[in-house]
Amino acid sequence: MELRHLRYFVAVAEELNVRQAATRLHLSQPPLSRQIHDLEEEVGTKLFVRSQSGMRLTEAGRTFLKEARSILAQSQRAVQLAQAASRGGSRPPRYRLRGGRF
Amino acid sequence: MELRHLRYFVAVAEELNVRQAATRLHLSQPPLSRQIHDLEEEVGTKLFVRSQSGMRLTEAGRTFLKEARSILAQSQRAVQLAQAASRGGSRPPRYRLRGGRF
DNA sequence: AAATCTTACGGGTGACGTAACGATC
DNA sequence: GATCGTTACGTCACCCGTAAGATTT
Repeated sequence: MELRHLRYFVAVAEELNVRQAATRLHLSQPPLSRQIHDLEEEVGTKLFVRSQSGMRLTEAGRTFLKEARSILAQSQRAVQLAQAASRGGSRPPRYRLRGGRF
Repeated sequence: MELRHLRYFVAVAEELNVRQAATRLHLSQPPLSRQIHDLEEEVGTKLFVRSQSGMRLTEAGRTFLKEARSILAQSQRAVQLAQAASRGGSRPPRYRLRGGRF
């Protein structure tokens, strides 16, 4: 499982329509459909109920959606925090160092 | 950025030695070294200080390590929760439905 | 037939392994 | 020279796009 699977999954879960999700991801339907299928295999359960006029989330899908969003958000945060750490020197900013010259 | 990068990064951060990390990941050194480099590019900062006798984490690296571990743990949890949701029917277990026949 | 998701099939990017290199002790 | 990490280069997997299929309204 890779973050790509989570990004794709969230898009489909939000659109409830593979074609629209694919468009939003600048992707074509078949690869997206495939990746969702692969994800379901790896997770070990169906995340969607396929039906005409789109897809519906299963209970497992709803649970997984919350987690996936959280993971993606944390991934972005991880990058930002690392950048901040590299710039700010370190640790949550303290407004002035005791005895600091500036 | 993909989970692969985080898995690789955590391994190197724990071993502080690319060769050992590569062995642990059943991988050879060069691709691992490359992926770490790619990750640093994507994050936008050096995560390690290269030196003889291994590598040392930068401040950004230490920050990123915490996040990476958390993300990987949450990924595993996401799968487990989805599986549980699919088995358990749904939702945090309620011991009996009010008025339910069972 | 129009819309949906899926399966089939080829092509290209990129992750990997082997080999060669550079640097430090 | 032994042991690090890195660069170079060829191979193979796999992700993607196009085309064709199955199903439902």
